[in-house]
Amino acid sequence: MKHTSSLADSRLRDIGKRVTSQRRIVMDILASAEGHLDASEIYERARQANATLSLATVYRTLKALCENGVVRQLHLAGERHHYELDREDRHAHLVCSVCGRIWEVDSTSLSRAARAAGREFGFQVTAARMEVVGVCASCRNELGQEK
Amino acid sequence: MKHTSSLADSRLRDIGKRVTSQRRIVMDILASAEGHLDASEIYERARQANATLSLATVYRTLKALCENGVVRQLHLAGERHHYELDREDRHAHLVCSVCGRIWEVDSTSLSRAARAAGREFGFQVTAARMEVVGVCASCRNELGQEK
DNA sequence: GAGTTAGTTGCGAATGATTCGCATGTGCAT
DNA sequence: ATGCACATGCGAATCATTCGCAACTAACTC
Ligand SMILES: [Mn+2]
Ligand SMILES: [Mn+2]
Ligand SMILES: [Zn+2]
Ligand SMILES: [Zn+2]
Repeated sequence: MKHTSSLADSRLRDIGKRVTSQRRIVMDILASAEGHLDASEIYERARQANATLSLATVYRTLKALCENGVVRQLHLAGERHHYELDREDRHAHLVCSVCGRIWEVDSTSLSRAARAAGREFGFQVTAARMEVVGVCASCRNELGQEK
Repeated sequence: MKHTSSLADSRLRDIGKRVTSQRRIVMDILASAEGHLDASEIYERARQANATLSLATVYRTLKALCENGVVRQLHLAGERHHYELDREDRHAHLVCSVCGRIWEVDSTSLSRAARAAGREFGFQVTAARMEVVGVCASCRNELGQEK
């Protein structure tokens, strides 16, 4: 059973990278994730598939994929970065500042506005990120009770 | 000449922090900066005013100010964080991925959209950040010549 | 104005995420 | 099948940020 995750394979070939089992594993994890994993979460899951896959390889893979537009690095909050496949749909992230959970919202209009803003500065927009921070409904409830 | 930067002083009192010369220095730097300094840039400038002010104090001051909404921490790109006074005007940041320079664009409409998106999730929006990444006009010119 | 004390600072050590160096392993073009 | 540039694993190195603790000091009290 030569697990030929053709999705990952072709993406790797497209960007001129060799197809290795490690890269396949990392990409499959990103593809099947609900989204927004950080490096060590990816690492943990990856080890279930290959117990010797190293953290350095996770980072190297993520970097290569980011540099080639396959993956997006998110700077949501805190120290560690999160990663997601660069899907085509524009979306912003809602970050709950209490529990840290993350929601995605469509943002076609936001990115349209971003592009317009960029044009005004002679800026060639390649990416528009938006992070909305707040308190989610359930955390607001709990906070209310404590008080 | 007791340099009584009343602006910084009252802000500090408002948030229940003691007024120290170190905090005044850091806040004055942020106030007079064109914007978006990282911790070590603040540190360097601070040392011109007080040669023994420590980097730890810079970080501690920034953290206290962030926690009290006086300063905003930006996650623009790369490893280090940038800081700016939490001015009232909503603005997004245009980050040139080549030279790293940063422009600010007004974003009232963006933040209105953010708030709407949040409402849809029962989210109480406390902050909306947007980062637009691209290539600035001058970098685009230089890239063109190299090729 | 001196006394008291909790909040601050400086300094160096500790952390924790991310990156490197290098010896070993392996895709893949021929 | 062979060769070699590219990848990986492992541990050490970086680098931003945080801590621990002893020495200060702002601000409150008399
Ligand atoms: Mn960040
Ligand atoms: Mn700004
Ligand atoms: Zn929450
Ligand atoms: Zn530029």
